Amino acid sequence: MSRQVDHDARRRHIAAAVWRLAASGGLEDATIRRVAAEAGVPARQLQYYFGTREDLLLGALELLNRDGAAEAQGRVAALGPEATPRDILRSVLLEFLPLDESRRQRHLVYIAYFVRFMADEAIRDRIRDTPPELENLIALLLPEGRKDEADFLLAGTNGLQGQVLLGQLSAERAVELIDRQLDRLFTPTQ
Amino acid sequence: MSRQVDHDARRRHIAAAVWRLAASGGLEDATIRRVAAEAGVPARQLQYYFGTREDLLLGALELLNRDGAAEAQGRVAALGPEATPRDILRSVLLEFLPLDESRRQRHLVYIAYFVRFMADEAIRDRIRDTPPELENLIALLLPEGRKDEADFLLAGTNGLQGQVLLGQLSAERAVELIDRQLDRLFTPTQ
DNA sequence: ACGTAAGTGGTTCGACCGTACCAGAACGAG
DNA sequence: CTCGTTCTGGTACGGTCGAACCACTTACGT
Repeated sequence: MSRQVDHDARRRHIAAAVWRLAASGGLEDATIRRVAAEAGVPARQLQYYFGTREDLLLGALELLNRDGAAEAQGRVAALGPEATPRDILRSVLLEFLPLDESRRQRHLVYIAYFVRFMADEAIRDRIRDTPPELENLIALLLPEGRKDEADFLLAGTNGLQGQVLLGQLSAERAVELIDRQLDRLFTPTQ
Repeated sequence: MSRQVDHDARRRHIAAAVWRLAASGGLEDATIRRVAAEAGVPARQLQYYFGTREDLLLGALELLNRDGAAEAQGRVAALGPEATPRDILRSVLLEFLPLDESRRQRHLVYIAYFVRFMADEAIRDRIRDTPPELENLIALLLPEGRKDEADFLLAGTNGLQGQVLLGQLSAERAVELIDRQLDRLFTPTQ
């Protein structure tokens, strides 16, 4: 019934253009015409594959989430079966730092969406989706499951993300700070 | 030479309209016409007092920074002369949490500017200005001046800010988490 | 073979954008 | 008083926006 075009690939190609524009100039730069030019396709195609501009922005965010989750799971899985809880936890936390261009761009795009859709319930839920389960996972990985430390550890990582993006902090220093916290938390209490 | 109009008050009145719009819908909602309507003044007045839209956004950010610094200093000063280092540190950290509508709006506006002006050197420096000295202040207030803990404490507070804004975390819980960290850091090490 | 649905490209429309422009009103200086 | 500066309000212009529209091609089901 369908032509031989790969719809998912097409949508992803367009979404990637949205990401680039949103990361460099905010959501307001992601107009239909500009996205089309960035992707190198006629503007009409965005209408066909996404509908309105609102749908386009939502769809691009959806794909970004999916990509991010897959990338993160891949990196954690790459640790191998004999990884310690500390190794896994470290890997999970580092996922929030802009350690490569992919993660850097993803975090910038999230920030671009942040304010715009704070009022929009649908999007707020979509952004909020992950963390609650994430905090529990972190607490599980910590010795003695200290919930307070787990929550603050996640918050600290998120804060480091912002500082690295702003150039206030080097990525190396952020990783070092996380490692120092892990040192402390995985050291048997007195 | 000048009329009896208070230019600063006028600029502040307009800037406040920019903040409200930027906080609720992002920078793209802060168009000249919309800001004028929100402030209840003719659009022409924004041109007169700020110039171009770019100047308007920059000016509004400038005023926001000034207000924020004054508010923060006031709250710290209100602690009185017999405040302990821990009291002062707690007050400084809490300044970053959206504990009232004023701080909540200010943080939202910062986020709205974040991506848009990441590429713009002038603005990036203006946002980046405060923290370096702030980290040193925090380290000074900590017993034994532990730089790593000071940096992570600030990062954690920034992270909590984002989570509270997103509704992932209650303000009370955020304050509690900070207090737990302060408990730990102000407890003599074994 | 042919019809039908999927997909494409280009254009058009009304709305809003930022900013320049133009009188004229209000007030202090001479 | 009156001249000139400061300040105000309204409007006009060129441009871009999102979205609707229409003519067209393509390839599959039958």
